[in-house]
Amino acid sequence: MTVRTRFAPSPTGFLHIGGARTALFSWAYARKHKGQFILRIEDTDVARSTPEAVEAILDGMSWLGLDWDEGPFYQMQRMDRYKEIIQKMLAEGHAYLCYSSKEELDALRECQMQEGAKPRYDGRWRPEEGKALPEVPAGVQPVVRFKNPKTGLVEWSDMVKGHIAISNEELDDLIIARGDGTPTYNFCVVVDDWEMGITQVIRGDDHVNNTPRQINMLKALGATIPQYAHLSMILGDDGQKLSKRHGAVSVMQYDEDGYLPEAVLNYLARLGWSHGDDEIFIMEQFCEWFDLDHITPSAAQFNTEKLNWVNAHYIKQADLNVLAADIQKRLLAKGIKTDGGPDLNGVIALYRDRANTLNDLAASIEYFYSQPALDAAAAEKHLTPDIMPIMKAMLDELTVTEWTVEALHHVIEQTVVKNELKFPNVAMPLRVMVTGGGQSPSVDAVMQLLGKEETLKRMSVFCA
RNA sequence: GUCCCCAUCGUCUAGAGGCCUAGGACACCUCCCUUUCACGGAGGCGACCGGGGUUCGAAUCCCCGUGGGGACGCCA
Repeated sequence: MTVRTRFAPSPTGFLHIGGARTALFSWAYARKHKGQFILRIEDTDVARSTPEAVEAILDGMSWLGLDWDEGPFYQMQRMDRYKEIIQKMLAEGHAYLCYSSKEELDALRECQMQEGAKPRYDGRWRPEEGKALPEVPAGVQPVVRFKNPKTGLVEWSDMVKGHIAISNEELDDLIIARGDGTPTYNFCVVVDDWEMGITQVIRGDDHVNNTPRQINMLKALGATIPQYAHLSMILGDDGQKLSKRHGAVSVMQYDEDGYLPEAVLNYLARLGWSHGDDEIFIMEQFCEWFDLDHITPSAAQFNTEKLNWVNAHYIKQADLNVLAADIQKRLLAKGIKTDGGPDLNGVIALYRDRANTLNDLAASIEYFYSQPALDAAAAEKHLTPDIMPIMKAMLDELTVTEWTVEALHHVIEQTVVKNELKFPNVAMPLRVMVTGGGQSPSVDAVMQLLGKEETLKRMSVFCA
């Protein structure tokens, strides 16, 4: 049987890191098994779903490069089908109408909580042999409830967590259609996973408790039960649960912060999944290696420092032209034009090894395209009165020097020798004059890229 | 409260009874490289939650405890 997996987000917000990993694993599983990956938008919560959120999720998916074979399907567009099946379940006695009001149910829940019992529907409208149902109240739109088996065990072998068994006595009769007739999540999922032929349901850990109910409904419908794989959650950098209020950010934020999608993907892949000691792998390799057997059942804490390391790795590997286009865009956003300035590819080639993020990289080369700010501490330390005459002499020399790294290096070296100094005694003041600070790659390489005119101009300011 | 799940270095993890004096990666520390800062290279620090079993032998299997998380919606 061909593998068919799905990613089924609800459009109530952006695609965050947890959702992205779920999508990645579902996608990879389908790719690995040469199956299909389906995107389904679960938008049955009309009050909270927005078209902007759908957009945001689609943007996130495409930034990561997670492509789908079918969809996106929208559950709101499948209403007629759900209602049809609800009618069928009603007719077959798998579901029934319930006229209990929300207030009534709230009171019931509260009462049960106080008694220390698990809050659940007590089945007051559940038709039973020889049982008298309450009188139907006037003007109440009934909900439809699924008639869950009262006894027995629901069990499945979770592909991540292993064997799980839950007693039907723990389950109540859940609502499958609201008072206004719209179906609810647990029901739509069941119908869709069934009719879309999903073979492996790979989803978040928070759905474990829904699984036995869904299996029961699947059984009532005579559907085949898919395999389930429940992924544990991702905790924030501080070990706390991620929520809209705390730490959960859109994957697009990582783009903005200067992370490469391949780095985010690689990092996410290693969060909860492993392949021996391997840390770095491109997606093609990941799809080949990926399997559900090596997923950890326990929660994982997000670690930005490791993401930085992975990102730095991909910055070192990236195609120079692609990198340059990205950096150009980032600098332009800060009002800095690179056109007509020093060779951007050359500058990036010299600086890429020292950056964790694209934003770091962009910031580190700003001074090639705009006037650097002077680091006062560095200036005080290196631009000492006794070195200034020497620097001035070197400036004169540089005016007639061929502008190659080798020639520049030679001039610095000669200055060092002539004055009986050490290399840093000359290189550091020079570095401060040219870059404004005390840290940069080899100063001769920097000068070469910066260009003769601009270099001499910057030195002159100090050697006047 | 009830049910479900989880538990190896600070973090991500390897580990399917002997290969484990527990391996790798990030971070941290030291040294080397060096034109400063990085990069890179070489070392180092650092963990099987506790208690009982099972077994010749347990990080690995079982039980209990403890700790963490999740779920208990006319949300998904």
